[in-house]
Amino acid sequence: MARISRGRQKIEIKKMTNESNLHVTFSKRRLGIFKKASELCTLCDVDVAVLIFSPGKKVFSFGHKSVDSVIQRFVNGAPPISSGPTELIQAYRETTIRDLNTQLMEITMLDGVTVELAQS
Amino acid sequence: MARISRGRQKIEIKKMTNESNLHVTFSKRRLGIFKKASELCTLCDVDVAVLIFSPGKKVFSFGHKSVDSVIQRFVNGAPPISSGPTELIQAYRETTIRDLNTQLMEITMLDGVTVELAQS
DNA sequence: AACTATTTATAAGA
DNA sequence: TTCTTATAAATAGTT
Repeated sequence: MARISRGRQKIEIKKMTNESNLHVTFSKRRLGIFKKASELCTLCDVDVAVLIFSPGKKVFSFGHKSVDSVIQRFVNGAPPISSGPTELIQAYRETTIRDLNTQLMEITMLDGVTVELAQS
Repeated sequence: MARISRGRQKIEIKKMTNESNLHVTFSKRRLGIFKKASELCTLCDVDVAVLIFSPGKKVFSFGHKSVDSVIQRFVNGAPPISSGPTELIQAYRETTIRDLNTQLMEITMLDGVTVELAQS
């Protein structure tokens, strides 16, 4: 019988114009990246944070241990020179992932932002 | 003639014990994730930040536009409740990716931290 | 959401 | 570490 599917086709890496396809691709690839990040965390015992802002400005994040702690270390590794580094880093440290989750959840309730947090 | 290679073999997703293999895998997969992130950015016109802390505590980051601006939006989307949110966010906003790059570069000089920043 | 053909990523090996 | 090869995994197009 005839081919059931042409299967995966090569695509050019440039902005997709078809909105419908774009959304499907976004969902699939977002999941793919989170999976890869998760695997890297486990295989190599490292911390990884992935932050993705979707076309609809929704936040999707994946974080090993916590997105917050990874961001903290990024900030700690590069303290701002001019804008009160100690205060900023200290204040930021006080924001735990639990707080972030709670706050993000609240925001979700308020204006339709969707959040995904994964621990691996 | 005999098989030249057994090719890719399936592996279990758990911490790798062979340090040498771990480093090779880390390098390959880090690049893979950055590529995927880059493609997602382009295909779907979204902002993505990937922060990876290697076993040696080196920071590798990929950021579309700038890691900083993405982190900013993450922070903005979830303002700390208790620790002076306005000040924190304002201070953080003032830290541009250029500053971060400069500072990270300085740190690199100081203690051997390696940084990779990619713009897509 | 599930399927399948194909492309892409990558574990081993050189 | 860089290249190759065989195979596993991801995913574009379809249903």
